[in-house]
Amino acid sequence: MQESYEPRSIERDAQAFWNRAGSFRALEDASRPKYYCLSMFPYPSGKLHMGHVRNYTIGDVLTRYYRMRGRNVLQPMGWDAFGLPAENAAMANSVPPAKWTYDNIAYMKGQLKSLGFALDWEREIATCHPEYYKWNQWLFTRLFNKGLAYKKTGVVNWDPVDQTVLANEQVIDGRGWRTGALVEKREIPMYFLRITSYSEELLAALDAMDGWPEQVKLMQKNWIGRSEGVRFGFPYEMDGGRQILYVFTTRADTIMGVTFCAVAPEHPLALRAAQDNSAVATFISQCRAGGVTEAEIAVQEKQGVATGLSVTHPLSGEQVPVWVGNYVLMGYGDGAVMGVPAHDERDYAFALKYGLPIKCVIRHPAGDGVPAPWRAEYAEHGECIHSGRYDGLDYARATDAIAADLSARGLGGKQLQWRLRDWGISRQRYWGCPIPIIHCAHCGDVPVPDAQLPVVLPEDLVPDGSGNPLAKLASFTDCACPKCARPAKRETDTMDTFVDSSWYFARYCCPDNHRSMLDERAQYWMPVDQYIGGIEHAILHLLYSRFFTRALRDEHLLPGVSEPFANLLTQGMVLAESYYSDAGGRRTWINPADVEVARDSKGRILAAKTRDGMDAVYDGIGTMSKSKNNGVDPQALIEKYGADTARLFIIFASPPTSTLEWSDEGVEGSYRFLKRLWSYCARFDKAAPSVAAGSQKATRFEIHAVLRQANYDLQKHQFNTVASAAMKILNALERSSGGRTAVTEDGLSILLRLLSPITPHVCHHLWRELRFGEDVMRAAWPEPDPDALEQDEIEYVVQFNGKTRGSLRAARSADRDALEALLRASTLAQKHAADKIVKRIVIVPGRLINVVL
RNA sequence: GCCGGAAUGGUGGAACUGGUAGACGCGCCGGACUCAAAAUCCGGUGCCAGUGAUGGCGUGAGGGUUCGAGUCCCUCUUCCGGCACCA
Repeated sequence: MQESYEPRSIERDAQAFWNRAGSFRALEDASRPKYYCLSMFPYPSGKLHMGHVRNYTIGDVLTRYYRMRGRNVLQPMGWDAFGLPAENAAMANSVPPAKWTYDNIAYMKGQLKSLGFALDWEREIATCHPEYYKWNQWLFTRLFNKGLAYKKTGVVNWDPVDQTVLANEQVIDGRGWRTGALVEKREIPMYFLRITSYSEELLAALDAMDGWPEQVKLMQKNWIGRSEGVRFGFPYEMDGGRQILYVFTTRADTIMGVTFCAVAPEHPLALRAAQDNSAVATFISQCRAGGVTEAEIAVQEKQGVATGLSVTHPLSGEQVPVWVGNYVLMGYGDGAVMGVPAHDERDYAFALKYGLPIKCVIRHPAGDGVPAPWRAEYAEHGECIHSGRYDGLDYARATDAIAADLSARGLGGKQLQWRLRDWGISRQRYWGCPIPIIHCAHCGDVPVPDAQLPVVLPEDLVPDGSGNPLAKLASFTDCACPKCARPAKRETDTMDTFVDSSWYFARYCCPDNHRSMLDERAQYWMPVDQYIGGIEHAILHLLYSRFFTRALRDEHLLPGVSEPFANLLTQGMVLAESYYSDAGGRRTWINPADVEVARDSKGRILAAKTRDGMDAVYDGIGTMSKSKNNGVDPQALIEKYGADTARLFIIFASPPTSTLEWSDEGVEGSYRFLKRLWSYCARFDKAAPSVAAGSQKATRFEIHAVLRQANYDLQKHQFNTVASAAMKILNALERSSGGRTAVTEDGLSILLRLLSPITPHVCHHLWRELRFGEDVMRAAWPEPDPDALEQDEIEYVVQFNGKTRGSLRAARSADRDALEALLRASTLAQKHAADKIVKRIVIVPGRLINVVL
């Protein structure tokens, strides 16, 4: 065989072999256990970045491993092809988003192929193809007819200069990214999907999802946010009628401590108060400034204004002033809260700021009063005090009694409350799936009939930043009402791209079916056995997909399937430093590769400059993203070292679930290993068979022990130590002076199979070259031989008072008495315990002896 | 702010259910080969003291449980992810 390792040619040859053999085509086969392995599909942003390489290598390792374990494997790939970056690129380069997207797909597909991933390309999909998004539209009309899709108003970021809606990402420090104008909140009509009708099920099912990380399930649980509490009303008179201000609380036991109520700025009562009170009107309009994200609202200073109105406490009958508070969210509960400053930190701060009374009604661990400053104990449960007939009751009994009394007055009672909100899917953007609705002046919102689907998105438009170009395109908007045939207008909003990605995993099963969304092949493959993707999708994408799978189930498209992903592996983010420059009044992000950095002795960044000497601002370390221009392109790595080295290096760098701060220092080590493997095999190929020498038993033990550990690590998905294991086996083989023996032959065959999922090209080649077989992919996965793992002697760690002082070899069969006798006779005992009293000897069988003095 | 994570040598990371901390790499130091360099190979490498055998210290910080803690418990710090229109 050839003397030197030449990745370029062997990778080309291996890929050609797989192509010819159709190695990665997946066919339904009821006789074999299936393994549907899916990595989250990429957004075609231009080039792959290291996060992609990591994600797809992890998936590829798993599929190649399970294929060798006898599973019928499906691993497809496609493109999350709609989205904002295409519109931004279109504006920057005057190219239609469609062209930009298709060009990117072509380039990135080439990159994926060059990495040798075992993908079934015949199932490729792109969400921007009408054949795909037709089914988004079709399903939407089903949900619309069922009432699971509906229209209401939602709040968006509004750029008053460009007269357009901005994504949260496009709002920087409260200003529009292009215009610099202060962003306002604005309410507009939009379509929502009723995910909340599945709240209970989405929450309850989490408990049985053993294949998901606890961490992700916990995040989803908190996100869905089921809380048991009391919803009740404060009656008031307004405009000559009796009205009720409803609030929800999980602390009904503190109801006698209410000293004010606060409503959201958008609350009807706030709007009514504003009519007569200019201070309220001014405050409400101030609240319109700023972004819409919960994070922004949560960190802003708590502010409020008195409405001058008051409501009646439902139990005490006292008058309670109503305030408008910028921290009250209209989207949660009734958009109003009761204010109990003594036992809620936020209310406490609010009351101190505005001089509202504070009334302590709970005996908490820190006493009967709530002197400033705020202490966490004030919010703890305790028995009621200063609460009239509820005095002395604990949390549960007070809540029951109060709920009962409210109920008797017809003013409320216990209620379940959810944090989860319905999913607003309307986007005022061009590059997305058109929402299939026709607005008719006579018939209202009419869903597009099946025969007219898909509503095709024209692909030749170029957005200019001033709103959706579809809205200006008469050939798109003008249509006939499907019901009454009179002239009507087509909806121009498009769908949130999360809709596209909420069911793509099912479409991979039958991408060629143009007659229905899903068919019986989805029954065969679904659910996905292993889903792999970034931890950043822990909530939204994964929750929406769980919701959609249930919606599909209930449309009889996926009978019996409720959960889309049986097992979930959340890979850690690949992080990189990011730098920007604000030169010229506009923020431009500079690729880290183009920045030169000065650091202090601890590695902290002192100054950064671009290659052409411009000052750059360090913006911390964070996820690789198109918008921050800090993606590291793997192409240079692949070209210099080959795909196998790139794959090995990213796998070896850290366990899949850890975040990884990108650095390609050390990539040489992976390349060196593959070269070393190659040259070992070349020597092995030439060596004459010989008989095993004496040391061979130890080599065999070592190799099989490493294999045992590697197989265990594979189950844990800890692939970095599997790569280590391969290195250890090669080290053992090289150390073994036995040449070509049964032991080294066995060891090498284990090594090539163990490594083949990670570096498939080189292993494919060596497997054939050394005549182990035709195709390593079809070889059986190696298992350790129990005989090889037998040991006659065990090394015991010896500790005195928990400090390790040495070790002791003992027969495998030695019992406690024998070990103690050995220990007493040892020099270790004489040295460390000579004239001391032994209080106790702790023996961990097979491992350790600890002498307590 | 709220929810979820993470922190181990100069560096990426390893350590089975609480049992020899630093596997396997990178870097660095020394050596071999070479006219020389690259590549390759061999040896060393947590920190401090000591010529040395050895001893002390050591897993973000501070407490605790235990014969024994990187691992379990409490408090804190810093960093990362998410927060519903980035994907």
